[in-house]
Amino acid sequence: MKISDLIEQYINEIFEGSDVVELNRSSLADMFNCVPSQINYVISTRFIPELGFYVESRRGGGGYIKISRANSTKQEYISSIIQKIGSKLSQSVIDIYLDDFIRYNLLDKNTALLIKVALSDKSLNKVDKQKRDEVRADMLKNILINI
Amino acid sequence: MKISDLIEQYINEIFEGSDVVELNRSSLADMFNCVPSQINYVISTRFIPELGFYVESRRGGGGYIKISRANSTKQEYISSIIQKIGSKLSQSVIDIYLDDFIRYNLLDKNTALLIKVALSDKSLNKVDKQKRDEVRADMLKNILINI
DNA sequence: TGATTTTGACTTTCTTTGACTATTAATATT
DNA sequence: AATATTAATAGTCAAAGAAAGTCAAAATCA
Repeated sequence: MKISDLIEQYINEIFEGSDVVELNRSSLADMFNCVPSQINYVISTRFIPELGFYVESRRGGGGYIKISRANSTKQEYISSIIQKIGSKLSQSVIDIYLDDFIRYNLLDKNTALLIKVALSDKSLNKVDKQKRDEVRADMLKNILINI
Repeated sequence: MKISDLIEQYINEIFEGSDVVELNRSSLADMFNCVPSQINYVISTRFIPELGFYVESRRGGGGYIKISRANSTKQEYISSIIQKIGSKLSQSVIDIYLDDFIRYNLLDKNTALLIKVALSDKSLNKVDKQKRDEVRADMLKNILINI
């Protein structure tokens, strides 16, 4: 098995326990007896946004590479909601969804409030009234996909 | 965790109680087993004016470093941005703003991403193209007001 | 042969350290 | 009382150290 696959496998094993993995690039490279840049290669080819991964890093002393992934149960829940959302969403229905999201820990309160504000009539003032609910539906779906 | 982070954390803990922190540089350095100038490093990289901190100091016997946080500054920063935002905002200009917000710790990356998605052309698909930039401006202002 | 993987030299960013400088307060001297 | 000296602080700046990023050449695989 090639080394990139082994590294990928190793990272995925750490993911078993949580949705965040923090790596030290050079130790990992040592561990697999490869050059550090191979870690970048693995990350950039396997832990990509399209697969629900998000990567942050920092250089310098105490540097790190942090990979987060969209939790899979969350992922399922999100897709089910996206299915349910039709082509229109009123402000009040959105509020109900948002409360649910908070209850299920999909969002924290601040984020929920932010979405509420973003999708409010006030924000959508310039949009024709008849179209607002459609825009809201599109926006919420898009947001959910990217959470 | 690296030493600068520990020092930052310690100072932030003192801030829990009040809006002013008075430090003795060398004792702090002793406490964290580092050279005194590291305290300056921490202050100059983390307790910066952009984030609403104001630093005073005095040398000589009984010298000190005093950090105050201006609660209003973040708010002032937000208001100044709201002023600056005109009636239209393109997707690309929004990206610049969001980067600034992340840099100034006004938003974390996920929240910024969420806003980006919410205000994207994809979300605003049903809105007339000519109107999208206006809607974006309204939305961002509303979001900022409610942060 | 074309795509993927491996390697490594070079770059960039952030942190730590320490030598040297500047300022202030306290104390001693005139 | 005014002035000089000493001690106690803090500030500055650049070098060294500790990561991670980039990019393209070389190697390997299908």
